[in-house]
Amino acid sequence: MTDSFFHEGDLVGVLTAQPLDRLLDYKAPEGGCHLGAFVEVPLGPRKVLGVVWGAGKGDYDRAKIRPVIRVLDVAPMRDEMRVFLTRAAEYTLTPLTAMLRLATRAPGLGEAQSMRKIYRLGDQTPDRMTDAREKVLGVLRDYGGLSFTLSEVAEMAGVGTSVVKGLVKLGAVSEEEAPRDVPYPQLDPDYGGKALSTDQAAGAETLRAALRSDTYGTTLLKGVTGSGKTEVYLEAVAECLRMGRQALVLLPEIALSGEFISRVEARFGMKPAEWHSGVTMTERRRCWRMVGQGDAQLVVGARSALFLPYQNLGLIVVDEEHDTSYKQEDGVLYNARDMAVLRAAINGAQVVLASATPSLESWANVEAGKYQRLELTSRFGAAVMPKMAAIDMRVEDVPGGTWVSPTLRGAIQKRLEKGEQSLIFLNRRGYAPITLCRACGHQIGCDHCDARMVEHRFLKRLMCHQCGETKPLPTNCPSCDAEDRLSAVGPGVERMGEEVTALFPEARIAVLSSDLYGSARAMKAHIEEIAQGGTDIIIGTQLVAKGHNFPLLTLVGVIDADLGLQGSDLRAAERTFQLMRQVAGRAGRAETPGEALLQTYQPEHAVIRSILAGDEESFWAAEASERKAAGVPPYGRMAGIILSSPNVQEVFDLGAEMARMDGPLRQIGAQVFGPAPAPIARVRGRHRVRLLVKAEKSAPLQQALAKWARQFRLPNNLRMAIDIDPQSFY
DNA sequence: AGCACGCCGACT
DNA sequence: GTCGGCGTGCTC
Repeated sequence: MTDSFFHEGDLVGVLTAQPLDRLLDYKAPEGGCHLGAFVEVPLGPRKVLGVVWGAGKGDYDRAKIRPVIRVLDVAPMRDEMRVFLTRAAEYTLTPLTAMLRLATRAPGLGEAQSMRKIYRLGDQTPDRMTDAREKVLGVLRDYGGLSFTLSEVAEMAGVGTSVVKGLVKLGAVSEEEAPRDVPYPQLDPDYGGKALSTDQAAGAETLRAALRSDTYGTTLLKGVTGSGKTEVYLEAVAECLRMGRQALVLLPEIALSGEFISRVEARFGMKPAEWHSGVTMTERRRCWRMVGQGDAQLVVGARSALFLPYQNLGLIVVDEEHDTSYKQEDGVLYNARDMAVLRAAINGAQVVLASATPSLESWANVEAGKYQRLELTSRFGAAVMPKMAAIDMRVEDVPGGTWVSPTLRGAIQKRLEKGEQSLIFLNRRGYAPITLCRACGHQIGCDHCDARMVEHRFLKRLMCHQCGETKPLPTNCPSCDAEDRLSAVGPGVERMGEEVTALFPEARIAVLSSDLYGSARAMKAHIEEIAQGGTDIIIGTQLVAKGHNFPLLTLVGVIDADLGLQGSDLRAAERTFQLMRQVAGRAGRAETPGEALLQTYQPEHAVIRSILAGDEESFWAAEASERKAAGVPPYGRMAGIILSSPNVQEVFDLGAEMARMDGPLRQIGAQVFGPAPAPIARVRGRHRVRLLVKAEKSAPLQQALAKWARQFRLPNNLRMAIDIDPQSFY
């Protein structure tokens, strides 16, 4: 109950963001405090942030209990948020304190609100009027409701700041102190609504109706690239705004946020609040505070935006819901898509999961009747899905050290002649994945990880894609010291650039890879230029598959369609299917029909065949029945346990002990596999061992895992991470 | 997480 | 003899 109040001196239980996984008792401060209040408390010699989580337990030495220092000047945490953090902590087996840390990731929460001076129209009229003064007063009259800083007023009036100051002295302009963090401008749900296709209009109405129900519900919004999903879910956002509730749109990639914010501005007249790692500290603080006091109606952000203190959250949109970057892979291991559903269920809010290629999890939830399904079938305008075909590399004549087949080469040539764009897709950054010594066979690896160093010719260095470490390319083999015998083996996008330049010396060619740009801004500008037609042939990594528009593109050539199918990862098929469909969807967005060609050594592979057939339903159905038979997600539950330590012996010893003492898991019918070296057995000098736990869908997996893990004492320096619903497991 | 306490090696 | 390495333990 939000109205519960603690009087001065009452014992309160405070949750801090410190890694002490329990509540600490304090005495309520002078003036008392409410449940949920953000407070500053003494902890040892320090002062830390905390939240009043309930009454104190009173099981701690009374004499040692200290009082809360003060209640912070921010909106108290709502009941729903406490429930959300608690449930999320239970689900992910994360300490509650770590969840609170996610929810308080804003700078300067503890500080008093920083103030600034603002200027409004005063009540006096100056005795002597001048042109400059008239301009200032005119500006203030025109924007009566708003407040501006000194420099803003001066700039808008086109005068110096001294004029404004003079008017303040005369009382014609008033000067006030106001908090620096100001509300976000009102969004107008009826500002820029576009004409929707019949399909879109029907979809929008379904979502609006769901919003109006004022209850929890999840809708899978499926539509091929170019079908206008964004317009449809923006109508749901509009309805949410009309109802006076807050909305959140999650994007998988910050690089997409700029384009999206422009669309929001076009639709609602103003920019929304933005929350992701690229946002400045001051803006983050403002966002956190304004969301908390209901003065931000729409937040566009990365997964961590789920942990903002919404006052009245009515809608969460998860765009590109299948995207693997929604799964946090370091720190707290959570899947933002699942947490969005949890948060919405607690808040009585709606969720829209948007994707052209939904995850099997969401597909299964639709089948099970848990989610509603909404499908946009037609691509907007005249465009249709591209024609897809395989290029059988077993019969193509491809010289060693090159990767473009004659067939693909011919297709590109045709586009060049017609003045159309081609995209060559290879999901491999750098120049070459392997640097091999021709004298002794040594492959250059990372010193801190069990991974090969990838040559990046653009950077003139070798790079480890695990830890990011780079080193210069040596001239002599580090193993046998042979001189000039090192050679690049295998293709990366940079090397494709070389090959394509040799094949088509006249063409304008651009290589798109995240590491070729100093900043996200520079990359965005370049992508924009390319989309306008500044390039004939684009060579890119999966970066190009994610939502960028290339209207002039009519051909997509996939260099190695088999790449994602290697390894025994459970989701390999699903990922390859999604990636290939997404990449193919880049072609033929405008009026010209597109073509997608997949170079493959196994054209008869079931996944390749279903990609070509474009028969998603049968692909999903086949994939589902295979997973059902194997009892794996989404039809069974899994957890991954990663043990890591600089000491190899210790991780293997503990891993073996854990596998042996599996009583608590056997009690719920779960099985343990492993220990085995993790996919990358050593990262940043830490050895990693992995165990996998598999259980029935209905088994109480978390409780069993917690009980199991409690049995073991971790040696110093050994870390255990439990990953519920891991994305990848070998 | 920080920070203090404390028990062993190499220096003025 | 002390300075300081980081293992261990505590914080309401």
